[in-house]
Amino acid sequence: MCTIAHTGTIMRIASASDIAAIIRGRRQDLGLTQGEVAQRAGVSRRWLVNFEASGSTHAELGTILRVIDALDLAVDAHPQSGASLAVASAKAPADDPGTVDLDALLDGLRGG
Amino acid sequence: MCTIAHTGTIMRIASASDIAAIIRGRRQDLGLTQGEVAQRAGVSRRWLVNFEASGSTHAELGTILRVIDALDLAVDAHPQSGASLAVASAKAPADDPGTVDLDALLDGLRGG
DNA sequence: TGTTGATGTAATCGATCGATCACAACAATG
DNA sequence: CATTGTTGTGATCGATCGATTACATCAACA
Repeated sequence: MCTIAHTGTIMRIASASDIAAIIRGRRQDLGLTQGEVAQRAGVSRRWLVNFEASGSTHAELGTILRVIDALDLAVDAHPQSGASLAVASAKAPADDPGTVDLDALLDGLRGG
Repeated sequence: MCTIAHTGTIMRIASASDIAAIIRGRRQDLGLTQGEVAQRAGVSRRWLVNFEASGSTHAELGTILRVIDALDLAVDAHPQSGASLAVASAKAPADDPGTVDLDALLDGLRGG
């Protein structure tokens, strides 16, 4: 299968700012204006301007989902540590040292 | 390659309900209680109970992100339709033949 | 210079969030 | 039956959301 690999650009979402950057980058790649995307997504241009700029963590899920959809983006979730994800290998895991401990912690809680 | 397929647990996020299901499933896979996860994520158990049950689209991004993180989940975004709307023609206006009819494409996708 | 287009900004307003505390339902266990 | 643990619920409260409308800035262009 590996259909996912064909898309090419895969971006890790770890914070609101990440989503903001992804949205803005994607919009620009598509050559769309903020007004265009806002209308497509059914959100106010004001919101898009704000979110692209600051990526507020208080933004509502539904609003973001609509924009994601309007930009023809797909979002996937998967276990972070236990798996060696080749797709995300573009970025070195060294960026997230803390996640390793968390995994061990969770595992310990589970098995005892 | 398709190393990603080995995880077996890649879930597409297309709606708030999807996230709710992912969170609940992941939590149970980890053998954690709602209280455990809530405390880890720094959210109220009340919120987790509600969100797992209904997956409200009004949930705030930051809250969800904290839970996602507490559950050791990774989230990735990538272009959905495989359209090669490419960075190559990004600079060119809509007049450029190199650009895909994203407008029509998106409209079709959204409008149904 | 004047026009067009994209982007960023302000003030306000109804609606909803998420936190908190206590309790009820339910299962499992002794 | 009594206890323990997990989950779901109610009511309330401060804080924030997102929409709206109009204007300012900046760049491109004839």
